[in-house]
Amino acid sequence: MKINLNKHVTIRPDTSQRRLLLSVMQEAEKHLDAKELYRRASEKDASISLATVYRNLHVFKEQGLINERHLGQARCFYEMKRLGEHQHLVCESCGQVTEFESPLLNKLIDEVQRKNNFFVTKVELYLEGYCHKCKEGKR
Amino acid sequence: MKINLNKHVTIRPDTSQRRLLLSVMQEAEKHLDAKELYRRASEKDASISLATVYRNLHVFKEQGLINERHLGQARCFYEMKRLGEHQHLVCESCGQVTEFESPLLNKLIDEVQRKNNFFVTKVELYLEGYCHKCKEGKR
DNA sequence: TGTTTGTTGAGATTGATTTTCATTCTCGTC
DNA sequence: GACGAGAATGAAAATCAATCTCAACAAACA
Repeated sequence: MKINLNKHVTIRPDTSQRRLLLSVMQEAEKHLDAKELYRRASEKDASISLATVYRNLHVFKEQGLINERHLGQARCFYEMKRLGEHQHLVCESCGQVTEFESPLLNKLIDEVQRKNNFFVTKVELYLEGYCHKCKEGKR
Repeated sequence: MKINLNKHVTIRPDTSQRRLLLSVMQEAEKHLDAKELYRRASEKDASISLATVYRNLHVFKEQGLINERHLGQARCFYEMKRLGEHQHLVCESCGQVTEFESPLLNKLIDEVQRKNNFFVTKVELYLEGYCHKCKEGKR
């Protein structure tokens, strides 16, 4: 038995915990941290262990199913890989996270790859500042 | 007594630990993490404490003397602020860290600020992949 | 000099993540 | 359907970076 994801990816061995974790990740409207993933998975299978969550996050990451992001905090956030790559904009004040994308980023990466003779496999652009609401409060 | 840095910045209160930590940071050829800073500072003052290192990293950061970076790891790295802002390119295979800068990044940030009505105060672009040496070994 | 305020070292604490270990499960082969 | 090797699991302990507590001490300033 295999689990199919996007008609392309299979996870092996297939275990009920993996299936559960992936389905929680897929239902999630945004990135989760390990603890939140654990909390949501526990609702459906109370016996799942936090260690299993961490172990499988590594597995999924290695398989390229999910992205790991560092959003300012020490802890990591995870999200299913989607078609359009996106980056994050985090408000220092209210913590709101906005996603954005820009074709300029690809141009930039092309340039960097050429200039440095480097092959880029992972991109993380993290912008922090003040969202339009919090901008008003300030200065 | 004040400590002068770049003829502009002063740290107050001025303590021997702060002076030591800043001088280690300035002598460092590249970013350090808290532990490495602690190790180097300990060589000159064996009694300095790790808590002091962390406390002062926060102080220096608040004063705008240093930058805090997340280089793929959970832990943070710190470096003195320099004139040209730069970003990092990290080789997955050998761990080598290369700095780069690109005017495209500023263009991108302008665009993001405009489109999202956001005020950006901190930029961190992190690229991971394979350097020219390790690229050969692979595929 | 005396007082107030901020800083320090040492060690305990936190919170996230990883590892260990005994047990259980998956899955290709019989 | 049973078998067995190797992989995955839960629970608890261990690790690791970072933070906090607190008594002792140093800096700033009157």
